[in-house]
Amino acid sequence: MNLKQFSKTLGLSQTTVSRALNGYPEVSAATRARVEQAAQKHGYTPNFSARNLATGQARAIGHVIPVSSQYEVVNPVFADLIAGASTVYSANGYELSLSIVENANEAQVYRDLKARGSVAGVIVHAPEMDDNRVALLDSIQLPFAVHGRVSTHTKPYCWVDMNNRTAFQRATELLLDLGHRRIGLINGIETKDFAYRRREGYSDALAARGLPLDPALMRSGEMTEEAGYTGVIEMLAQKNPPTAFLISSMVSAFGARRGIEDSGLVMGQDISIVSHDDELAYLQNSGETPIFTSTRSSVREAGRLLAESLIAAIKHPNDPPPQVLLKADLRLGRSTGAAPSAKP
Amino acid sequence: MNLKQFSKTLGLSQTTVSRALNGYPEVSAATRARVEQAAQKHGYTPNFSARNLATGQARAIGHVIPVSSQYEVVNPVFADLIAGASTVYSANGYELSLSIVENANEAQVYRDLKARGSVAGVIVHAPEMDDNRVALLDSIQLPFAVHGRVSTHTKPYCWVDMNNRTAFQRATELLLDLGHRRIGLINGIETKDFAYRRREGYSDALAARGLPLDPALMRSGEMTEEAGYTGVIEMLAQKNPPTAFLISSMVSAFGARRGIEDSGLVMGQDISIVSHDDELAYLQNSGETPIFTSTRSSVREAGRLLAESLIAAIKHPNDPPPQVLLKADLRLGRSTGAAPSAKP
DNA sequence: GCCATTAGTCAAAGCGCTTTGGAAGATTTG
DNA sequence: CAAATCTTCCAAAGCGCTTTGACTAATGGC
Repeated sequence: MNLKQFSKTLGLSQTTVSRALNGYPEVSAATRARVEQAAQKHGYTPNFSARNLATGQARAIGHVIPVSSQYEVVNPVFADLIAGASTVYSANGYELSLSIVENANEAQVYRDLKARGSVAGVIVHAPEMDDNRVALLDSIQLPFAVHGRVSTHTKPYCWVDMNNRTAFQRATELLLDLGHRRIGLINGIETKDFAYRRREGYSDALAARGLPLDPALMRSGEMTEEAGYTGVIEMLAQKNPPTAFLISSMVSAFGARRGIEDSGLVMGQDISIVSHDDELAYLQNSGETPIFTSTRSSVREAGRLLAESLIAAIKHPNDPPPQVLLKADLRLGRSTGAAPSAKP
Repeated sequence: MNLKQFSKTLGLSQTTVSRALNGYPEVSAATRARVEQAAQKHGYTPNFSARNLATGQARAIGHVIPVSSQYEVVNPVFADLIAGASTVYSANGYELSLSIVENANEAQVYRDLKARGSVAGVIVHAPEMDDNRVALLDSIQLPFAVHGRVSTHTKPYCWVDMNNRTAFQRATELLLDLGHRRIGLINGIETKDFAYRRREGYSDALAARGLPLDPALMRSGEMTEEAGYTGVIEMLAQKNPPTAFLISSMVSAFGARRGIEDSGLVMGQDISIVSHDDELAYLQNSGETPIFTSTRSSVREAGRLLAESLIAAIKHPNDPPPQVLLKADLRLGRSTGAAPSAKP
């Protein structure tokens, strides 16, 4: 069923039907109702390719997910982020086009998306500190929204981020207040902007108390369960081991917990942990008292906001780009306690 | 840059350029090389919407991911599956269109995708035992490939699945051989085909040894970390607790491990665990000796095979539909040992 | 040397939609 | 009551591509 046939059924012209369906004012309320009902009944839906071609703009948003060839890990937060964004897209009649791309080829993918006209805009995932994608997208005039920020980019652009730095600063302060003096950091890949900011928060908090930054207490890498485990095992094996850990992801936090237990220690007693919690649905850190003390910020919510921001930016290209800063909660759980040496 | 301009640059007609780029034989090798080079140089890429409209077929595959409104969990295996499929799509010039949909609306989404012509085919995720989507897709003639099977569907259709039943049967037998007599099953939602089959494998193995099926030892639900934890805690609190668990997902297995430790027991000694392992990149069950004894089957590989199968089915609609059965490995790790009672 | 064949190229139609520029009918206005 | 203004609808152009059918030039067979 195409427009031609469908409008013939109704005894109307294609123009009128198209306008009725797309909410143009030049059509009477009665006609519109009739058209909409008939569309429902006959299951008429405009062909997307034809519409995109005619309007010159695809009703689709691209998510370009980078995968480092080195790690081959698809970060599990993407799934939740996309789930959040997806609800907004379908509410606004957009489709979601996903590309999983090796870091190296990313620039080309953006260019292709633009040239093929298959998306109206893109979400930029996991930006680097000095990400050149933002500049690229600006120059090829493909609307975008960044999940996170790019510290080195000065011109205003659309982003949704959490307060990574402040959240980790507060988390570190909490551990310091509990008497911990040697705090291990198990962080994401620190060329990524979020991880860089988190480390800044951590080191700022230490510096504010006059404590030195010890490279032996800092790990950076893909946030797997294994990374949390080995990070803990290795640091605890040092001569002057940490009494607490700050961890960038719940997945790794579960690994850290395993490491602590394998070391014959008790979490929240011998060793404290504060983790960041993206509120992934299958890795809930809940219960009356959560397992982990955590900085909390829903990545699904971030997805929703990103989608809304990008759609707004597409609709109103001349408005200043939307920017949203989410504030992570610091929630106490069972994984933190006074430092052993500070106890009576 | 569109085809008209581009072909003018070359002094050729649109026809010839189009044919050169799409590998038609009616064009000389010299001309083809010249066209391809120029396309590269000028960054010409055909507009997807126009191409799709002209061919009447979108170069895109739809992934429709169901989210139960009850649980709101996006299963983390989707991310890895899609990562696998994605490589095949880009190699074949397909885009990937993702829809996350509440179970209830799924049928409508398929109809819409067909009507809008925005995909050439779809991947069906997480099929139910008596899934009616397969029949629907057959009837609206939208090519598809199912990740898993639909036990109640008799006509041949395209699928990629692992041997859920046999794998879980073997896993149960292993535990039985180790002397375990009471084995808890922490399974996915058992209206889903994969979970149903796994339970069949479990109960078959018990029945073969003349052991009864105890409903008190069986849990079914979304495979979260929490589900593994509570499953273990609750079952261990029973008067006649199990000495081993069979678990449908690594995520839950990590939760189960936490439950065992919180109960003051030692995994692999007091309590054995066999888990299914989808080989998710961030939840590696590796090391010289893996943490968990597991049935192993890469979901990323399944994604690759699904994509290939679907593309084949689209290209050759009259061939018998591809069907692939993956055999899960049974890998010994540190989580299994002889049943306590069986020890000297 | 002439006709049949093949290789290489082209002009134009058509995919299904949106949108421009009018036109016809209904309504108001002076 | 004719002119002006809405309101409501329409015919046709155009979006950028693929593909059909035709045409020209080169090749081969006799």
